[in-house]
Amino acid sequence: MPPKPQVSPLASGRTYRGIGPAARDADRRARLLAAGLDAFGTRGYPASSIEALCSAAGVSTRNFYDHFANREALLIAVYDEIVTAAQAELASALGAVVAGSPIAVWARAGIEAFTGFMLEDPRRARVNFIEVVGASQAVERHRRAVLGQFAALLRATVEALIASGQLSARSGAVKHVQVAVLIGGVQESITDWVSTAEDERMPLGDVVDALVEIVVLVAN
Amino acid sequence: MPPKPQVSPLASGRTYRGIGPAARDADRRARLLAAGLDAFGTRGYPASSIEALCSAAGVSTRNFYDHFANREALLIAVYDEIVTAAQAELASALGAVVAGSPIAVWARAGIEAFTGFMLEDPRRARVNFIEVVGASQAVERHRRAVLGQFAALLRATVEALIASGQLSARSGAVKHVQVAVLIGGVQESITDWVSTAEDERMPLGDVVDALVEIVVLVAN
DNA sequence: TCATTTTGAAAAGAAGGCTTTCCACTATGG
DNA sequence: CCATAGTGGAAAGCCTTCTTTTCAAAATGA
Repeated sequence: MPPKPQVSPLASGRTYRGIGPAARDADRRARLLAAGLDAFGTRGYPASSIEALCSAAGVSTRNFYDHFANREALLIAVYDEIVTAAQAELASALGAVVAGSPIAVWARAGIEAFTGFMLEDPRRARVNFIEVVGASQAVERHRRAVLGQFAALLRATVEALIASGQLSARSGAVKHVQVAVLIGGVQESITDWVSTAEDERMPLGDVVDALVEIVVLVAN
Repeated sequence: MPPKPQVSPLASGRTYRGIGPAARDADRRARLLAAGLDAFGTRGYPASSIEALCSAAGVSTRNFYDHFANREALLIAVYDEIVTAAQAELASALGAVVAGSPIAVWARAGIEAFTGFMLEDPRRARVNFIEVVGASQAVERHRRAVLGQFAALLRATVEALIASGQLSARSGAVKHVQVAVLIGGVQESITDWVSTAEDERMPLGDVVDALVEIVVLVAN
């Protein structure tokens, strides 16, 4: 049997619209990611069909499958993009804190950076805290793995703060649960905030202040 | 035009298999709820078709629509059943605490009752904390409403404890966030626990102890 | 025994999503 | 200007699911 009668895409790297084939492909991928963030973050994952995603991205359905195996893979990619950026923001904010600062400074830096990033574009919060949860078995497994990694990172920070005397030493179990409560507490606070009608929300600054106060109480 | 040519079900209350029509109907509903808890709590909501639910329940698809408008309605009913029972367990446990007890006693009673109920049957935890999240716009709205009610109930308890001097008074924003952190923290701790392989889990008692310790720290 | 109610199962039609294939059009290099 | 690579859009085939309807068999009351 003859090989594929059609030409395989990107076979010969020809420039189109002034950009090379790799850049064109990256462009389409980026547009799909943007459309995914928008659709998942506003209409929700179950209500976002591949067709709608593609037409929003200005990409043909054929090209969709060049980048993602299915809708689930796009959701995971969007999620990973948000998580990676959030962790970078967080690391940058924590890196700017001078060593030996009291716990309140660390807590405020981290919480402000994280909540700020998530709510700067509320679609991020919705995808991260709502749409990705239980979307499918594979997505849920991925989410738990990411969360476990994130928790390990926070535990390392907690260890460092204990070592520098800014945080009271606790048993392993308490440290583990402390981090889970921090993650879950921030998550629920943000979800509550975005799910509340705008005219009934308390100022975001008050939420951050309260979270910091709670962290400080637990730290002592 | 003539009325329905078919006989409407339950038109004449005739006994079948020894039980009356109302009991038969209640039976089917209960079996559907049980099958829903099982399917949603093990395979997950997106992977549970109505057909699979009905055959697991030993109920025909025709009867499914006598009780629920669609799959979403069954999920909400299963969720409500869990939430109602959990709140009853919680109220009962808190009601058994003698007035004026220190905060640690209140916290332990509530947290033990709630986590115990959810993990006594892990399918409850999965439905409550994973499957119901973002399942659809209507389900998510319902979930947030239920959570808002639950938070209000907890805030009332907090107020009572402040009034009796067991809990330090805080600003309104802090109280609000305290409750959100309690809800989110317990939720994430339970979700973490059920998502962890059995041989890697810490003893549940340690998690409860740590949660109580954290609540006490925040209370002072 | 017999007419009737109730049942589970299955069929059938409608709808929608997934994935591949096709196609007319545009941009490109020569 | 032309052959061709590459494009977005349309559509077709396939599948699954939802929801309604039908039907034969079982159970009931008289």
